[in-house]
Amino acid sequence: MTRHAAIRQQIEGLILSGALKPGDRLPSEQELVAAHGVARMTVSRALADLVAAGLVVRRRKAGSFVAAPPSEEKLLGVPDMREMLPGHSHAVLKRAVRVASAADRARLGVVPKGARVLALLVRHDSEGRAAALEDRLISLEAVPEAAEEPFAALPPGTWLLHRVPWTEAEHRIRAAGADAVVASTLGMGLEEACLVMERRTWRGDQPVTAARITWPGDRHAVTVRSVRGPLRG
Amino acid sequence: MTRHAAIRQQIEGLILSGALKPGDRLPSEQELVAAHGVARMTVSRALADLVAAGLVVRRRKAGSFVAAPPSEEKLLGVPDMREMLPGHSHAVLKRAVRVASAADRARLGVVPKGARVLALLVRHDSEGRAAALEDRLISLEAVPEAAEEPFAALPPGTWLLHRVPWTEAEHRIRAAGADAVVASTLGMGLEEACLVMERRTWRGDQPVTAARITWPGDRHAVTVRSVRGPLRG
DNA sequence: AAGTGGTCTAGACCACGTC
DNA sequence: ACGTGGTCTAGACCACTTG
Repeated sequence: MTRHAAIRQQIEGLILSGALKPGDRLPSEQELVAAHGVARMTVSRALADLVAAGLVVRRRKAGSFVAAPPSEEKLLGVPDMREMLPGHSHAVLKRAVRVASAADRARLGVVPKGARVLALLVRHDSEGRAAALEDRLISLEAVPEAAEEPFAALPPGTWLLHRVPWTEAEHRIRAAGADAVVASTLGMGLEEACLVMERRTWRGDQPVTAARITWPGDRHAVTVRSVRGPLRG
Repeated sequence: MTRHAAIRQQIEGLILSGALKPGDRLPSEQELVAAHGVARMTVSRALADLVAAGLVVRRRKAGSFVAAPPSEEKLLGVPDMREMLPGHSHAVLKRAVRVASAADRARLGVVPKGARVLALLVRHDSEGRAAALEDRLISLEAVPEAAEEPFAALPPGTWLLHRVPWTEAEHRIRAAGADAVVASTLGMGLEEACLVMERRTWRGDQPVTAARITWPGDRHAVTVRSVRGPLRG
């Protein structure tokens, strides 16, 4: 392993484990140089890699800081729900703490038997009109404090990002006909085409949350734009 | 502008304009050092940035080469159609060269009036079963040689990548009910939920192609996996 | 065997933004 | 004003892999 990779990995570990939280300041280059006994360019390279990975933000004179994790949607390269929906608001329709059923365990992935989960049903509105239905499971093994959170101010996806440093995420996008719950909540016909986004996030091997967000097919599209060449944006 | 950015931009221009084609060899670091009158680390930084942007591949002893562009699907972080579909094959159902209609021009973006386009309808099969329907327009202004291509060996998306160095791409994913053509080609019921992926690519300001690929909603999902921390993969 | 990229050093000057 | 990151230099040694 190269020296810059070793330094990078050490800091990476502190961030992904949660020991360093978003906004925390890292040692300065000079301090890292002294601590590791390497040249400044070597430390610089390690930090540059962390910036490229989106884990660190650097500001002159101020220092290097742990970056705020991107929203679940930004992961996909997609704009946020809150930017995408003008006049966004949300309402928690259902909320239950329960011991994970077999179906819950299948959705989340490997969860110990007897583990408790929080199940949420949230409607997202845009300018007063129902825009999407979110059906989410949160593992209380991974995020025990979610049990007492009302999710009044922040929707669960946003709220979670501020608590749990996830390390892995998976998105699945598919189409499906509206079932009875979706049809009545979103005001559409049974079996009408819907876009379904399923998201799962992990921290290491531990499942954190699984969300299924359903959009009316004719009112919503996921858009991703890519530019070749420029490094950022 | 910094020196490494200037060097990077010059090479970038040669690649994106098509002056340097995939597989072409770039000057060695030593040659670039001599040409630009800078230190080797500066050239190295420029090339490292190009590698990070996916434009260049470097191999020891061999040299630096223009990278092969990723498939249209890889852009999204999604596996290729040909990897995803076991026993993939395709069939060109329709093929027409015509002067761009108003609808064609709207789909492609800004195309001069009177410009000719190639319109294709392609069925993709997996192990003999219809898996997706591709409806594609290709601007013959951008890719004149497409007019004589039969698309027998390679499907149009793959074929195009080997000819045209695109600079920008946009994906839209939505759900829609199956229309008559889709339903009969893919063997599904009218109005059944489908996943529709619309792709457009440009080279500079010039539209190259617009594709709409329709999948049966219950048989297909787009999956994207993200890992936080590690730089690549 | 030789040429390539990969890494590292120990300096230096500069630009910027916070203090 | 000062400490920070950003860039750059002119060397060096090494690992790899191809011709």
